[in-house]
Amino acid sequence: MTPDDDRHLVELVRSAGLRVTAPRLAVLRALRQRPHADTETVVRAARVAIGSISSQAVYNVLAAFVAAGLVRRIEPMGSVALYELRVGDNHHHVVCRTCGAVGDVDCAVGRRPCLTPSDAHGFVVDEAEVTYWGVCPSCQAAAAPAGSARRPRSAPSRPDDPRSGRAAGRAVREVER
Amino acid sequence: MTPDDDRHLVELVRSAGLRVTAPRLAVLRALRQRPHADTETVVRAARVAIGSISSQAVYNVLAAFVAAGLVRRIEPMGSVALYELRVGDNHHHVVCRTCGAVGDVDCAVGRRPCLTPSDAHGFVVDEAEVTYWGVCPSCQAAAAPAGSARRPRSAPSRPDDPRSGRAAGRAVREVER
DNA sequence: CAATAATCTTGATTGACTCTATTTACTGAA
DNA sequence: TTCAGTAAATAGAGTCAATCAAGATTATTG
Repeated sequence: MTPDDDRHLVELVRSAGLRVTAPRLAVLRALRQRPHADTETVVRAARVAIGSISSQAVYNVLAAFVAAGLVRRIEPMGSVALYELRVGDNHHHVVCRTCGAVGDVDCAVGRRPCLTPSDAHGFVVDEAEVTYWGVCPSCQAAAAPAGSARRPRSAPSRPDDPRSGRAAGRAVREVER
Repeated sequence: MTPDDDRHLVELVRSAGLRVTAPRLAVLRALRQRPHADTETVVRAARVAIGSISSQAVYNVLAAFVAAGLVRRIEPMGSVALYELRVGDNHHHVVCRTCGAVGDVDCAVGRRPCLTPSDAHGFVVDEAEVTYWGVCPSCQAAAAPAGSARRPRSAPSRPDDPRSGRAAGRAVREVER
């Protein structure tokens, strides 16, 4: 949020051939604070930052950024779309089955197209998207023998397993890098 | 659709501890014909097969099958949920950026958890889900120098790239194994 | 500073999916 | 074979992320 950062963000937007507006800068700042934010989260953060912005504008801005390659959109199943600033390195994600927490994972094998399918049916493959599913540290703690640790808001076992349908509007937690 | 097949499907449903009903068998048959079908496709196929079924019933049946492990649900970004009968081998998928065609890809490295993230942030990972993105053979042909091949219904370039938002209700094409 | 497009706002609309209540019918036991 | 008991199907309203459309603003460029 320092002038320096702003200058950098302004430059980023401009270099993508897009006009620099308050809503756009606010969206970028929101994504910098929350590396895997859904639209609603960005809307709230942007409103705190610049007072007022329509959620439609946020949808527009995010779509424009994604089209320009400034922002990457991911969609872990059972979750609404999430947006992240880290682009260009084709990294992957770990998602917690219990609470939905998302973390970044570096590409395992070298650079983009880090994997080659055994038989691609003649497809020309240009990207391998990997999502690791598991349980995050704090949910592991919560599931451990009672009385040993603080627990996140959801119960043990897997009431929300995304494999069984759409997630119940759960908040996206972040995992520190 | 032969009696033999039916017997097998009946057994499949029953072995999952579920009651055997016409809608359920119809859903299984639909999925056998269309290995990566969305709900609407299943509904249509089932209606052809048994005359009448509510789409709600199809949602219920699919959810029950997924919960029972008889069916796997996938959600390539930009697509609605797709369902497939092939379960238990943690195979992956190739998706065409142009037309949305989906194909199966065998797990590249050994069996389930075929990949290990470099740094999982303390997550206990139990599954690695991989989606390959590219262009299918027929869309490649369509994009080739004019006059050389038949083309699918969508134009060249990438009007529907899922990375730019929700897909415009496009039909899911199948890719032969 | 004016011209012109891009961007933002407002408000309606879509469409996949969910929820609840009620009816139907599969299954095991009498 | 008949009869609960209960899983499953139907009907219909409701949810919510995301999209569309039209008019009002505003960032750029000369």
